[in-house]
Amino acid sequence: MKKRTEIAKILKTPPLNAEITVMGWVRAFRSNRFIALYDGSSANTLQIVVDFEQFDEVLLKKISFHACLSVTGKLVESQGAGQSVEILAEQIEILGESNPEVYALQPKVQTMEFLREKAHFRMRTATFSAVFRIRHGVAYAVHKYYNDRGFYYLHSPIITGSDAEGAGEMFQVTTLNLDQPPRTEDGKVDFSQDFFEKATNLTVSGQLQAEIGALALGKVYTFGPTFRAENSNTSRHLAEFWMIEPEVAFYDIEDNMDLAEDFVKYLINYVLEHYPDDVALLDKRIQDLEKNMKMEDRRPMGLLDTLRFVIENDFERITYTEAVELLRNSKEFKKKKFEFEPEWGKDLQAEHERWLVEKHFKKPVIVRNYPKGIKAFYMRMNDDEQTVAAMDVLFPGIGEVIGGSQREERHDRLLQRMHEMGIEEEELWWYLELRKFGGCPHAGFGLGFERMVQFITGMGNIRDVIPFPRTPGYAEF
RNA sequence: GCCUCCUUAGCUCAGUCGGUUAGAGCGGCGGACUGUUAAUCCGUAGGUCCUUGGUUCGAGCCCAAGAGGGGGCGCCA
Repeated sequence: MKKRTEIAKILKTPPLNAEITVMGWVRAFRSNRFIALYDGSSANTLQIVVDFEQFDEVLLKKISFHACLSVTGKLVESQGAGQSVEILAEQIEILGESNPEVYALQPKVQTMEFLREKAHFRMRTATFSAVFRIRHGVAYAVHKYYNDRGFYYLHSPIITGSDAEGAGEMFQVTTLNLDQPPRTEDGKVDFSQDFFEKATNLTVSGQLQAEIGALALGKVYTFGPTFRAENSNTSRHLAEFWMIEPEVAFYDIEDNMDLAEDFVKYLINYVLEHYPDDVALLDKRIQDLEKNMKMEDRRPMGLLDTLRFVIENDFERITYTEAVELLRNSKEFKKKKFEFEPEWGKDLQAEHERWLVEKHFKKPVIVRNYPKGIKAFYMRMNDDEQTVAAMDVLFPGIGEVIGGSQREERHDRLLQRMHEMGIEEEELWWYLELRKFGGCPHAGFGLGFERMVQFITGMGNIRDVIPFPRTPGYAEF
């Protein structure tokens, strides 16, 4: 294959007057003379200038939307206003035709819903290519952040033998014949004949295994796919999503909050620093979209301003009890604007979280010390015996981005909570033994990777920040 | 799982009170155009009005069921 130069490289340090080859897909062919070529390396296209008298008419006809080309020519300073450099085409080869009469995409604005059904083509569009470049950037930044701070990347299992991880409905994993599964004497499915000789599921969280790592390596994080068989139909939920779960020995809930805030700000900052063109493109996309919207439906700030604002300001930190008081003293509550009454002991509703984040504080909020009754068994009991050392990081637009806690390290207290919540000891014998032998205070949290990407890209639906979304009733591609 | 809205040309949508031949913009196609930037200009084709059943002299429009999609809620990340 001929050596090609990537567009990102050309734009960064233009090899002026050199003869180079570029390969990519056609975004536009204007005025019978100008091709906007895109190759994935950059949010920007490279302009190819064609003298149509030098090329065969049949070849020129094939330069259609999203056709794949190889172009060789001299790189020169552009005479036009929209770009700094351009290639004067000397050779054009059609690597892949794209018949516009039958091709699914069109050179025009198309809806996210439509493009979602064309997931095999949507990455070629300006918006989705920007989203997926940024998605990569965030993933890389996750590893860089933890590596630079002495954390170890721990691979938690995808197939799990315990169904007590407590984070939601699970997908079953089996090699048994579902038409005629073997039965035990009392008529139940006999999982002892299954591949693992027991019932297994896809993981809903790597946290419990991460705790094993933390109590040996000190600072670890997991970053892997997570599966929840919840019938959740929202723009913030996926059945298959990626989660980052740091777990740290000798951390309490305060340290945990500090880590969460610093981590999230780092990710945003990394993207702003390394993907400014993509962020600018997405920022402009939202502005264009909102031009036709009523003022009250528009975002209070543009994407870029929102991201900068989050980095530059401290997150608000309040307790659950304070949150409930604020909500009950709000004029919205007094005017009965809330559908649900904010009441101590009940979980905060989405409308309550939105009020705190978007109306009251107007910035990310960390709520901590929730009532024990609404949180998981492993969260550490506070001295008041009523609340646990849990924390949620709430973001504008998407709500909960992070959920975490200081873990209950006291064996007797953990056992007691497990009994209260009906969790079998045998199921988590190893988790209990961690508390018996060399246990210590520790804490961690889970960050929803797609929710983070959603926030950074400003995409409205989580299905548009993962290449191939899995949701109830949908597993295409 | 619950609530709600939507489904008309390739895409985005309009379609009045139930009435003759269902419209627009964009996209496509044909042509023009050698400095365009969502290019522009002229011309042109393109319809299972989501499906099934019903009401009616007559249904894109009314009713019922189903399918697909969006938004909201719950569950959470």
